Formats: sequence, C-alpha cells, structure tokens
Amino acid sequence: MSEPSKPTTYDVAHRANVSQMTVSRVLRGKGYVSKKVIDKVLKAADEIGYIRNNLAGSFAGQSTNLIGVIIPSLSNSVFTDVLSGFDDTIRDSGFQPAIGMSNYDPAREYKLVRDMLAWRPAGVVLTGLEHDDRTRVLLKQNNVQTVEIIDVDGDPISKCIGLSHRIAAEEMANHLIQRGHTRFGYVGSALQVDLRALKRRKAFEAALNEKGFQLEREVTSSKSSSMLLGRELTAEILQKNSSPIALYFSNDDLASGGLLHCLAQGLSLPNDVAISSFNGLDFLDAMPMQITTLKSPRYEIGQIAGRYMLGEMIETKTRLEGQLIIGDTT
Amino acid sequence: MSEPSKPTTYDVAHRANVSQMTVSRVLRGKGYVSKKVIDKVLKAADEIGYIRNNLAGSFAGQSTNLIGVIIPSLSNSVFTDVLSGFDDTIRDSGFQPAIGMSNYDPAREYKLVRDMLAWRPAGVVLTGLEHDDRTRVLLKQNNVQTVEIIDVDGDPISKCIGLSHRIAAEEMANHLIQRGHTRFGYVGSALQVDLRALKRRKAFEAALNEKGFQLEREVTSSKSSSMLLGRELTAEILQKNSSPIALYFSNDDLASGGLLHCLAQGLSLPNDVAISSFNGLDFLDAMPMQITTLKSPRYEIGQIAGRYMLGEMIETKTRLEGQLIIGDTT
DNA sequence: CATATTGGTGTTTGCGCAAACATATGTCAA
DNA sequence: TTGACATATGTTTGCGCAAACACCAATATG
Repeated sequence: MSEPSKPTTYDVAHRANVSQMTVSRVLRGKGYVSKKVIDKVLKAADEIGYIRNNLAGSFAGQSTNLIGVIIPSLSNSVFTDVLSGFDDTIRDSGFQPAIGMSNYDPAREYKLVRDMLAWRPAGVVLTGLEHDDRTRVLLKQNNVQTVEIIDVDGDPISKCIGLSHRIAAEEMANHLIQRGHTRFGYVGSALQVDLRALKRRKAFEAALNEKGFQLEREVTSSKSSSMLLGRELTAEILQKNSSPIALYFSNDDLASGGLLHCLAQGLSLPNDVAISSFNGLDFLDAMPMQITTLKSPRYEIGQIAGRYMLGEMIETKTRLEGQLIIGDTT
Repeated sequence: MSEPSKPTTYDVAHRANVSQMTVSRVLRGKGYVSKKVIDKVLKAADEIGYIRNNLAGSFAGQSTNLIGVIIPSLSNSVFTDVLSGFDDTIRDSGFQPAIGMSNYDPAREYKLVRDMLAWRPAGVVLTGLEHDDRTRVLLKQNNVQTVEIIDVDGDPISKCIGLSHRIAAEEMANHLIQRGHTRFGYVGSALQVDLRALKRRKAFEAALNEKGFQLEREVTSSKSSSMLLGRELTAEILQKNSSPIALYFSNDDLASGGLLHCLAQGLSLPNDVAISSFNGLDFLDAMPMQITTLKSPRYEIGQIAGRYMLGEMIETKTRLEGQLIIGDTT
C-alpha cells in the first residue's frame, strides 16, 4: 500500500550515467550541456516517468514561479475577464497564477495574502485599493511585488492598474445631462462590499450637483447583483410613477434587468426612462435595445497587470480609459 | 538591495528560548506543548513577523494541501459554480484549490496536469471524462487521487461526479414530445470542444428517433456560446419560415438569445416556436419568459467533488439528477 | 606562445522544515 | 512499588533540488 516513491534527479542521473547536477541542468535548460548528454538525459527521464518536484526545486532555488491573484469572486465576469488577460500575458513566461477568492471580505483577503506569502510567491495581485491595514503592512514588510487592479482612485501599496471610477461616473452623468435629461435616479446593489460601485455612485451624484442637478431617487439592495434583482429594483424605483427619469445602474446586470422591466411595462426608452450603466459586458449585445454603458477595459487591465509582474512596466499608476458606448436607452 | 532573508522557525525558537522543533509543534498545533510555551512561541512569532515557508514545510512533510482543479474556462459560470461548491467544501479542511484553465484543449489539459503534479498535490480534479491518453496514464501511474466532474457517461480514471447528459437530453426530448410538439430543431455552438453538449445533441436526436420523430433542422457554430450568437443562430434556423418548431439549445445563453429573437420577431411561444435548453443558470429568471430548461446541480457537483477529496465518498460514480424546469416556452 | 574565454561536467553544500527518535517528568492503576 | 501511559521538550536527520565552486578540455585572442 505504500507509495512507490517518485523518481528523483538522482534516479535519472543514474540511468543516464551522468551526475545529478547535469540532469538538473538539462531539465532546466541552464548551463552548458552537450547535445549528446541532453538526449541521453531526456530519454532517461522520460523512460522512468520523472516529474520535477517543484517543492524541492523552488525551495532550493529560493524562488517560485507563483503569482498570487486575489479577486472578490469568480461569479462576476469582470474579474474572470481580468484573469484571462493576466493568464494570457504571463503564461508563456513560466509564471503561474494562484487564484484566491476573498468574497469581498477584507479579513478573508488578509488571510489569503498570508496563505499566499507562505508559498513565497514572485508577486501578488490584489483587487481594488482598499484593504485591511494588516494586508498592506504584510505586503510592504515582506517586500513582495504587488499590483492592485481595477481601480486607480487612491493610494496603491506599490503599483496599480485600472480605471478611474470617479471619472467613469462623471462621464456618464455629463452624457445624460447633455442628452437633455433633468431628473436622475440611481439603482445599485451590494454597495457595502463593492467599493468601486460605491465610488461611482458618489461621483455620479457629485457630478450632477456640480451642474445644478439632484439625484432625486435611489434604490439599493445589499443582495449581490443579478438581472432579476435589476428588474425588482427598477420596478421599485419607478413604482411611484416617477418617470421621466434617467437611471444610472451600478452595473450591466442590474441595468439589463431594468431594461427588461421597462419593456415589459411598455415604457418608452429613453423618453419615459433612460438607462445607463457600467462595464459593457458582452451579453448586452443580445439585449433588445443597446444599453448606454461605459465599457471597462477588463482584459487589458489583466494584461497590464501581467506586464507589471514581468517587470515591463514601472509607473506607479496606470490609468486606462473606459469607452462610452452610447446606445438607444439614453 | 539584497532582501533581508525571512525569519525561520529557528529565529522564533531563539527568541522564545525553546527548540526549533517546539516552534514547529506550536505553529502546527501538533504534539504536546504546554500552554505557557505556546503563548511564548506565538508571541515571538508574531513579534518578528514569522511566516511559514510552505515550500520547506510541504517538502519536509512529503505532502501538500493543494488540490489541482482543471476546468475549461472561467467565463462559463457552469464551471465557476462548481468551483464555488468545491471551495466552500474543502476550504475549512485546510486544503487549497489550485485552479488551471485548459481552454477546452486536451493537450493544454495534459500540460496543466503535468505542471500540477510537480507540486505534489493531494489530488486532482478534472472536467469531463474525455482526456488525452497521456493525462490518464500520468494520473494512474502517479497514483494521484483523481475526481472527474460534471459528466458520468463514460469510464472515469478513478472517481467521477456529475449528471448524465444523455439522460438530460432524453428527458427534454420526451418533455417536448409530451407537450405535443412534432417538429424539432437543434441550435448549438462549440460542439467540437464542448463534449457534454455534443452528448446531449446526440442523445436528443436518438430519443426523438426512438419515438418516431426526426431532428429536422440544425444550426451550429464553432464560436463560443453567447446570447448574441443565440440570436443569430435562431434567426438562421427560422429564416425559411419553418415554424412551428420546437428548438433544443445547447445551453441557456443561446436559448436566451433565441428567445429575444423570437420576441423581437413577434413570434408566439410556444405555438410558433418552442424553446428548451440546458443548465438553468440564474439569469434566466430575469428573462421576459421563463425558458424551459434542465437545471444542472452545479454547486452540488462541486460540493461532492470536495467530499470525494476529503475521503467522505467512496463510490466510483455519483450521478446527480438535473431538475426539469418547465417554463412558458414549451 | 601564453593566456583568456567558452564549453562541458562533477562535488559539495544548504535551503527550512517535519519525521523519527530520545529523554525526561508526572499521573494513574494494579 | 512498579510500570504503563500521557505530557512535555530536545536532538538528529533527511526530504530533492539548485547554487557555488572546482575542474578540465577545446578554442580563441593577443
């Protein structure tokens, strides 16, 4: 029942009649080895089914190819899009992402960072600029390469890449005003944990005020966002027959639900109700009307986070622009 | 510029005036240590900011708490749902999932398995029952705890948990027939890589044939599924004015797009066109009509995969039932 | 020609931890 | 009283690899 212990570089060395160190050199492609020996070693390694022991190797080499990536959740495609860009960028460089999910909980994020650091990662990627103080201290003290993604409105631990949610919301407010809308509402969800959405919410109102308008109505829920929730919240914010009104949703899921509600109610867009949102996820393309939104450069954020990790970027902050997509709903 | 090397158990031991081994015992909570010494050691560890070196620890202990999980993609919520169930189940047991994305490519999957095994994981979770032969050999030879998820129609490497996509498709075919539909069509995407969808496609037709019906029309695309693609493919399959027809979609994304297309065209459901699909993702709840679908127990699959890893399950196969959700579209 | 440089291989060593074993002291039952 | 057992600590050792260094031959450089 005892496992036949796995072959080591010594086993390969023995079979190929060379030293252990030569095997190590061949398998890593480092140092000088003759073509003949390379073939011999690779053949021997293949024959006995040798698989490198990363634990031993990284331990001895005092470094790993791991990059810890901590995101709030996998069920929000914003984060998986970023992850795709990141993975595509670093994959062929030998780095390997190690993904953790914080569930929007700073304490859990701290725990994940601790757990990650135990693996001595080459770097750590965090979501957003707001963290538990202990997280910040831990990363600074341990001198770990750190990149914060998605947001740039604040002070990064070290480097950050994202967009300004403040500017994003201002752009949308200005767009709505420019379109001639005069009454405004906000529909949001999970603002107690989605701090970027909260920043947009605040900046949206501030931008309205600056132009002499008010945020007349607001409906929010602590539930996580979904199209269904968007329908419900939109029904609620419109129930007192308050149209015409221009609504800013905290994200596309809610906005889509809102759109479907309005269409079901026979409301005319954008005259009775205007709908605007944030993120520009792909599924919007299939909606009955094109929703006005601000497309966030998610994949690009992941790519640049990867380039930061590869040492290709040195700027403290990289701010990407969102792309205003003017649809039929405003 | 040289990094101040991180504190070790020896440093902690020195500060607490105990042996290195006692520190190890305290930090792992294993073996006998007096309350007094425990406090002393924890205090010392905290003061110097000790962080365990998992590389050294797992290496010395000849085992890791890692479980490799290889899924095709993160942008399909089927897999992220499974992942959530898995993570929730194993998290508090000290295990840590290490996620890899194969992009539906068996060769990439093989490479990921190889890379994973180098970390000497406690187990490996794979998606589906179809793999590169080398993958199968590798896992068997290395005697790694292996669990395959989502599908049970075939021979697992070791254990598997999922649902029968064959039965799922049969159920839907029978439902449509029972509802009185007599003409049938199929709309699918990415069948060259989504082998579960392909199994449903085949079983659907077989079930029709058995009852004396034919699959009259079929439109598929090699693109990955999306609501927009669903709109396009549905427009295509219906273009020759072929309604009434009952359509089976390979998944909810396509079906939702199909629904939106039909509504936009003013078609009457389920009379002109019937729509049925598979997965029962949450966003269906917000659609203008409830689509008939078969809800897959994704979270539960993840949970049970976790319980397999915890050694709480021994059966070779665990087959879960999908739940037929009869909506307004059939 | 001597000497530097590149190519090619081997030996020794240590990374930081946990397993295994050694060595106490105290507590309990026979 | 004896020894069986739990409690509490320490010492030695080795996991498998790569860094560091040593060595030698072949070739290039001045």
